[in-house]
Amino acid sequence: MTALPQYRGKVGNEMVERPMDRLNRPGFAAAAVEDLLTGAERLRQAFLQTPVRFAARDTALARASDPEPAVFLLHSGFAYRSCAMADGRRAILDILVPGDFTGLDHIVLARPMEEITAADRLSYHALGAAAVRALMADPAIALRVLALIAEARWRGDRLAASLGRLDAHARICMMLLDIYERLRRRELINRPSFNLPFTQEQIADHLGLTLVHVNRTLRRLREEHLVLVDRQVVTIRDLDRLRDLVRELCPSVEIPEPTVSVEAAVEA
Amino acid sequence: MTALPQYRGKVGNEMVERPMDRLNRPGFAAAAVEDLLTGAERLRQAFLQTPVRFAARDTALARASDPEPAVFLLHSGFAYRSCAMADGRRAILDILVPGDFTGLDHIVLARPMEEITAADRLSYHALGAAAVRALMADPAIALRVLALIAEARWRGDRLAASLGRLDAHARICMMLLDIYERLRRRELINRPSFNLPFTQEQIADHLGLTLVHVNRTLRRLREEHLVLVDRQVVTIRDLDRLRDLVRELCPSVEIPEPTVSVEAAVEA
DNA sequence: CGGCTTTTTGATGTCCGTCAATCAGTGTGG
DNA sequence: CCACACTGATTGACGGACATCAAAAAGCCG
Repeated sequence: MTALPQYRGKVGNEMVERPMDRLNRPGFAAAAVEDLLTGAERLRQAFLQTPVRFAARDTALARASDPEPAVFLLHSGFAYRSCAMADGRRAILDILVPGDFTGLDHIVLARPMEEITAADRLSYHALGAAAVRALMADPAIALRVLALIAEARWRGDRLAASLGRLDAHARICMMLLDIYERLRRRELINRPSFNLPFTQEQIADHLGLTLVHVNRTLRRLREEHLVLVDRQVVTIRDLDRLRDLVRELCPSVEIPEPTVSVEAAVEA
Repeated sequence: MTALPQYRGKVGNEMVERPMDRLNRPGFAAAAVEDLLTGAERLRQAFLQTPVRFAARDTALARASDPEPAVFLLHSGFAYRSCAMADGRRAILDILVPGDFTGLDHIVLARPMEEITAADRLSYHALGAAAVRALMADPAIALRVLALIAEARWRGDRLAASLGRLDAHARICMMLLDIYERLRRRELINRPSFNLPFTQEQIADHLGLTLVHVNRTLRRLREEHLVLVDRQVVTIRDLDRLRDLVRELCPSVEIPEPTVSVEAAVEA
């Protein structure tokens, strides 16, 4: 019964300084960073002013048929974005952790093709697509929204590359390390162990495998003393080796998504 | 020697009216549509004022190491977005056709992980990320940029679902129909045949297969009288059957991306 | 305890990758 | 004009990673 990680957006103002050096990369204008930070804060505030909503496990926040979809900010619990294939199979396109925004596409795309579902008991904030669109009149917020979507897209690209070019072992390693890093960056965990409220079938749907093969691969990871996945608790046994292994696969891991610095600054 | 499809952005103003009814879906405010349309036009104009650039086959428009990346609007020819895996393998994440914008992530993400490469002789417009960021001060343009990224992400999601849950035959069908529909919507072709300047190895890298298996599957498609891919010319023999086949796989095909209406209006 | 979901493990098959060779098209230079 | 090299397409033989089918075990909950 590990407590669910809960997200608390701390509103510091030291955040304006710190990321500057970290984001001091060629081609990234200081003005843009400042905009991103103020935009992040304003967007967050807008969501925090909405009432907290709750969803039980396996209930949908947004359906493919929803007339007026919303944008969500997860507060606690995990969710996932999925789309159903015609033959009843399912593809889980994105895993969402506390602190994530999702549904931003709805600002411009009507009738999303995907569903957003709670993986366990979830608390979140919701704001209608129209409201967020109105907020975007603020250029800082517009830039922040753009950064959030771009980051989500970056994750999607990584997933596609992973599905296309890696085997089951590598895919699972990437996924687990990825989630670990995201939780850690948001300071939702500080040990290499966390609760992952997904069944092996859901993991399979995410990684393009079958639950049987996921199970076998998890056993192998356990035998290698790399990662232990028991029930829905993930324990990374050898973080360094896991990092090396994943780094060898996808070069992009060495370069974390740039907006992360903003994330960390705003959320830490 | 099929002539390369060339993209001519016609600048009509009848476009403000027509899509309104088409986009008259629940939850899509008329104001947003109007913004999207004016934003689309302004963004296009900004790019059209830059000189046309050219790139030879297999040259990179943007590299993963680029200090100040740019945003591109393709004018003629195909390109692709790819990322290299550590073992030398490659994943082609997106196929770009004339009229596509790409590199919009660079507005907020420094150091993209991906490369953009010309698949054949290419002509295009380029605008620095900072310049586009400045353009985004215009809310209409900001909304349009958001729509473009959201659409690209939608394509990425489809690819991921396809890689994870479909076999080689289905993946190739989806890809070919997809490209066909995109070219047709932009009125770059009017017959079910087009030039596709990709080697079978590149197709394999896009669909997570090997060139050998792509070859075999293409032969099967030919034998089924579904699609004929000879050299780099694609000829769809039975469009209806192909559509049915793809529709059976991914339900989202029935709902084309909403911004397409805007595309069609602006570009047709 | 009985019904449920989830995990685990075995046996068997298949889609697809790997290795390898041939063939066709294209360009290059002697 | 014809070797020659080179890239891309094609095909066969073989093996492996993963799917499918099936069943049992283990948690979980009323």
